Amino acid sequence: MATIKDVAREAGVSVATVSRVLNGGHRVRESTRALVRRVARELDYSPHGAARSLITSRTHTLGVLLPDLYGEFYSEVIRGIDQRAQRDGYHVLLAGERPELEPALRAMRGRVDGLIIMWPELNARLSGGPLLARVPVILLNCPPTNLAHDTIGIENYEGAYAMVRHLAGLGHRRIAHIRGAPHNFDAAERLRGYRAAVRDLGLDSDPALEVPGDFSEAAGYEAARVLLERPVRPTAVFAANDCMAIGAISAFRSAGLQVPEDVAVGGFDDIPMARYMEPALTSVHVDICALGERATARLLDALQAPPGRELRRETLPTTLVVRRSCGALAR
Amino acid sequence: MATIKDVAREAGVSVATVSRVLNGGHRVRESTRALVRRVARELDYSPHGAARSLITSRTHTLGVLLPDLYGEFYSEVIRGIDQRAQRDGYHVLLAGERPELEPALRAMRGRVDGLIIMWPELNARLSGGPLLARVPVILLNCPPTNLAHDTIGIENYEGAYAMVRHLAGLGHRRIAHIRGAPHNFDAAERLRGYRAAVRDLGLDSDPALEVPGDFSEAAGYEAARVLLERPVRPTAVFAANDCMAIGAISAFRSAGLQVPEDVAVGGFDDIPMARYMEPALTSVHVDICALGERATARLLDALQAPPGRELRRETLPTTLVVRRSCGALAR
DNA sequence: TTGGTTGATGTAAACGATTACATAGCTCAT
DNA sequence: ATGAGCTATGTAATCGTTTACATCAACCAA
Repeated sequence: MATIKDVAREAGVSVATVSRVLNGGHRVRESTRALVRRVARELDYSPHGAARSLITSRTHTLGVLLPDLYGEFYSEVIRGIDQRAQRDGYHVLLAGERPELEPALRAMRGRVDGLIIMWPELNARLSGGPLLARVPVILLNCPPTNLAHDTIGIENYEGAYAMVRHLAGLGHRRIAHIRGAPHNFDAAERLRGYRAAVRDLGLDSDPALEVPGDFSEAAGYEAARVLLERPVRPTAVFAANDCMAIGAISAFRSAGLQVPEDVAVGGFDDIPMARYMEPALTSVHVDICALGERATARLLDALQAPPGRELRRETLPTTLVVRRSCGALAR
Repeated sequence: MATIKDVAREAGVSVATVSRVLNGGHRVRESTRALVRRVARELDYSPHGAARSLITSRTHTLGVLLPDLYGEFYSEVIRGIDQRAQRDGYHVLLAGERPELEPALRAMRGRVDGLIIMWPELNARLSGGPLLARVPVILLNCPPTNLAHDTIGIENYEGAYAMVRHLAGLGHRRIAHIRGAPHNFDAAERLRGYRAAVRDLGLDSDPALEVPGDFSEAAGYEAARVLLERPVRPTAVFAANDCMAIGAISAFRSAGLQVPEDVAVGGFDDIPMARYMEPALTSVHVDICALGERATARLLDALQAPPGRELRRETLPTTLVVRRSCGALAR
């Protein structure tokens, strides 16, 4: 592997000149510049990343820490991140499904210029200690608590509210909610939106209508079974995400109920599968790829900016996507 | 950020001793070792990755180059790779959707110890030039041509053959095939399997039964329309992947045909969505996550091994998953 | 001529680790 | 007592860059 020294020797100049040509390019004679360029190409030289980032203390790499790599949600986030990072010539160092936050961060230390972290359980208690203080960090879908970091998320509250309002508009007064994972920020916000809509619209308000879940398909199935055993059944169900909605639908179906005729169902996230199901799933659409892009843009921004800038909170809009599962559309 | 020097000064020893304690740990007095460990923890020291890899010429990072980051296939591959890499303490540097191979490789040079490349168009002509010669490389789902690299893929031929045999077993004699993208190795292999089965089983062999496609849903839709206009319609369709099968089903449906009653449909890949569709899609299952894991295991292996080892070709088995869309199962 | 200015290039000191080698103290057989 | 052999530790070179500073030639105004 050719180094800068090889290029310098071959071109008969000093390493400083080579470096100047290949970088800024200030103050070099045109003929020298051409010579160095040619030699560099001939030797197929490319600078050693580690050496460069040692001296410049810039890695040109963004760390991405996700709770999980499974499912379409994460793949879309990553796609958005990669797209945006590429545009600015940054690399993406990916880590998913780490048992703990701290060791994962520690392992990335010194290898990245900034971090995008999605860690739903993130709260003040396990904020990553002093590790996070040293590089710019963007938090994705994390509670905007007192953490000293930029935050970006989606309009969970508004989306949930819109879904419940839509179901109410179809005549439903008894709408159940299958909750997301406990201690999860998105789940809490969606629940808040559900409750607010129930209150504002004067719908049946009954603690028995809120059943716990954890975002998994199995949990959706189980929750639906619980709802079926209630003395008075809900006429509509709003699941905190699409996976649980899918589980719930299959539970209803095996209990002999028709969706949407006997019970209407709505989900959240609008994963690609939602439109291919039978019945197609009414959901709250989130542009996940854009979420990743936006987070990356913000991080790149923070890398330029002076360190003492103010915190920014941002939420991306959500839109209701009406399909057959809620009963609004004819077959 | 504390460096090794800070730790050395604080502990009253030399940097060499600190390094020895934190790495091999050979030849250090127990009391010294404890002291250094304590100081390092107090200062929240962690070694600087760039500095380390400069001297050791090891980055402990694996580069992953994918043609695209869209869809469940890639997210599963990545998951498998990350899982395996994590086990050995390796990082994953991800790049997707690069316009060209060479610049992408060049950008990664010196940042990774090895590469996992999935580049379906890869052939001798654009083999990445001398760039690939310098680090161990594992090729994923690439044609095992004369390239001097390890290869890992899936049993496309066998899977396609099994699908056609299954459809033939259900009584179909006129089975169409919607082809994958041109110049794509997987597509070519699946086509080969289809043709072999048609020949071996003595089914209707007609060039008009093979329609082009490109793995996209839209292409599947279009291909189905083409098939519908043929004077003699096929009774079954085998699409080269699930996306196209989905597109084809929706084309059949809007033409008033029932699947599987009027036409049977089979796909390839068994993406998660396949089982949730209506009708659920018969497909050829591929353990994509395992593919990623296996590729990573092989790469890590190659990093240890002496450089002059022989090339290895490997294909992971595929299994037929029978669901409703082929007509074998009752409603 | 002289000295200042300018532009092109070279010299060498970082950056933060690893590691071959040197050194110094200690034990122990002779 | 002496030196060989060991262990624990320190010294310093090294990895491949960037960059502040030094140098040096050329030019020009006084």
